[in-house]
Amino acid sequence: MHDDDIANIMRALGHPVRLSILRFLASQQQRECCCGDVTESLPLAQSTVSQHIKVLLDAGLIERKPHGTRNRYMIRQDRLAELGTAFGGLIEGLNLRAPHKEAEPA
Amino acid sequence: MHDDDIANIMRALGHPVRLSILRFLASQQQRECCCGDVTESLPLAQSTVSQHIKVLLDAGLIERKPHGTRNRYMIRQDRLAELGTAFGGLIEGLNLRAPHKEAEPA
DNA sequence: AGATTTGATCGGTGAATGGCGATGAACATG
DNA sequence: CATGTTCATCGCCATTCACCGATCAAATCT
Repeated sequence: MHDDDIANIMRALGHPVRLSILRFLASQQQRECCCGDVTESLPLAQSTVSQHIKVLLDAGLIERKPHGTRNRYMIRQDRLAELGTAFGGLIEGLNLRAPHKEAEPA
Repeated sequence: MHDDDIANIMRALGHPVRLSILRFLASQQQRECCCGDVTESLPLAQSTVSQHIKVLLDAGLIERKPHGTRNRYMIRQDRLAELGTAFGGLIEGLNLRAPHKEAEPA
């Protein structure tokens, strides 16, 4: 993953409402979970929620599955794992690069 | 760490320039590393870089240490570790709450 | 003291973001 | 076909962001 991608995803995660949406989806994942459900769980207008959902979609963090007149959303676990790896790599890379001592015991 | 804090840090990380700055600091950590150095490593004006640095400062990701007429910056490893933990928890929490083994109710 | 260097901050500008209500497409159902 | 649902999208507006040049305070060096 490139820095731009990481930054993109981070920005998508950089809003409390979007975190709430993800958490809500996670808690409901087994069931149907449409935009209306998410909207009900938040003090925001439907259009606003839809907009946030779009951001998460564009970041590839969730997935849309049309289902009749409503859309079912679910978290993309694969991407989440990918992100976890990338983020771990980022943190790792930000660690002290040149150990001024012996490396920590493995 | 609450969602607001996480979102805050995510937003700070949600810009490629800020990632670059962090990486640069990481690569230079043992040496002196002032705003000018960072600016030289980027195609941006000094004021812009200073702004980005401020964002990272406010997010608690870096630390400023005045040193003569210049300021030395360094990554806050403690906060980085903290963030790693919080992020891991976030990903964990976003995982399927119910095991997808087989005990999956309809 | 005067000159120089560093870098944070100010003011301004254009783009992006976050919020809303309204509209309209797509689908189900009477 | 008509009606009702769902929800993505479209203005619209206020706020924030990203960038810049200019300025100014503080520390350092003649």
